[in-house]
Amino acid sequence: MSDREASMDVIQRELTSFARRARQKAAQLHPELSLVAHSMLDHMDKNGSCHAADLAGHFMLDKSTVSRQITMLEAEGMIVRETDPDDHRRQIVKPSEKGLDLLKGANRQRRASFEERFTDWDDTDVAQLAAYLRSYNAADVD
Amino acid sequence: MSDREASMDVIQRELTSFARRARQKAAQLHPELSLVAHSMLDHMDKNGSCHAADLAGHFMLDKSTVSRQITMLEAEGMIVRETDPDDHRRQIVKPSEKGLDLLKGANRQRRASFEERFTDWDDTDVAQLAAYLRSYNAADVD
DNA sequence: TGAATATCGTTGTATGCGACAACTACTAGG
DNA sequence: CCTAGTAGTTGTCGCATACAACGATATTCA
Repeated sequence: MSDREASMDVIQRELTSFARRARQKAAQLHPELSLVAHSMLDHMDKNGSCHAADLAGHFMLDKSTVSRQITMLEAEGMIVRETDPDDHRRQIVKPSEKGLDLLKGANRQRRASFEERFTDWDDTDVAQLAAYLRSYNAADVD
Repeated sequence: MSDREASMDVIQRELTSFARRARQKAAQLHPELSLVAHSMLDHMDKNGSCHAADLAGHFMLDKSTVSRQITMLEAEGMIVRETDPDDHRRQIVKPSEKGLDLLKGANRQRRASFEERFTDWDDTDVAQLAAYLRSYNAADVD
């Protein structure tokens, strides 16, 4: 196996390892906002209001999954839903005040937890890793 | 938010994105060997024979989860289990011939799929990303 | 040595995420 | 209008996981 292949093995293994732990951590960090729910709320926040279909497309999830997630988010008062006046089939979803607050708090905790494991890294390395990951996922055409 | 914080945000988001897709991909790539099962088989292979508790520790999974996973793996003939002669509470698990064959095949496919998304990367970058991830997960003490 | 304690693995039960398919409500194009 | 197509909901299923209770075995120490 070439060095390059060995590196790719490591990447796969380590990414998988992360994947296995991410949900767990999110649950510990902010039990009231699951990893999925958090991602969706985050996306709504970053992209302004959007439709359920947008979320499904962006996260590559079935619309039924998204539907249930946003139903829960709404039940907990994290988001606001309204029918799109331009197309009554669609709805516009966006974070509520409460949702935004929770998101902010969760992001703060998340960042703190990240800060912990990046203490030994200098800014260049952090930026470089971010760039790599972005590039890696961008190649994720499916 | 500082650049460093922004980078950590990206890292979190991209890693999460990877997490969300990994299982799906593994299922597409080799339907007969789920992501979890594959990781476990891989670990057994890389570390020689081991106990269920080792797997639980390494993957940060509950022992019940591991127990069910290896029960399935055994039912499908991928692994062999025997009671540890030194401690009758434990069992020693290791890949069977069939398991090793499947693992090899799965690894080949996996590598091919990886190769695809790393085509534009030079060897240095691949190695650097691998190093970053290893370092990241190593800090993952929990 | 024998009782208390700890460890390894299994099993019962519950939860959460996700998929697929069937359905309703609405829209758009002949 | 009627026929397609699209957005979202709901029913049902499977999988991975956690936690708790348990049986069997090991270990420790009074």
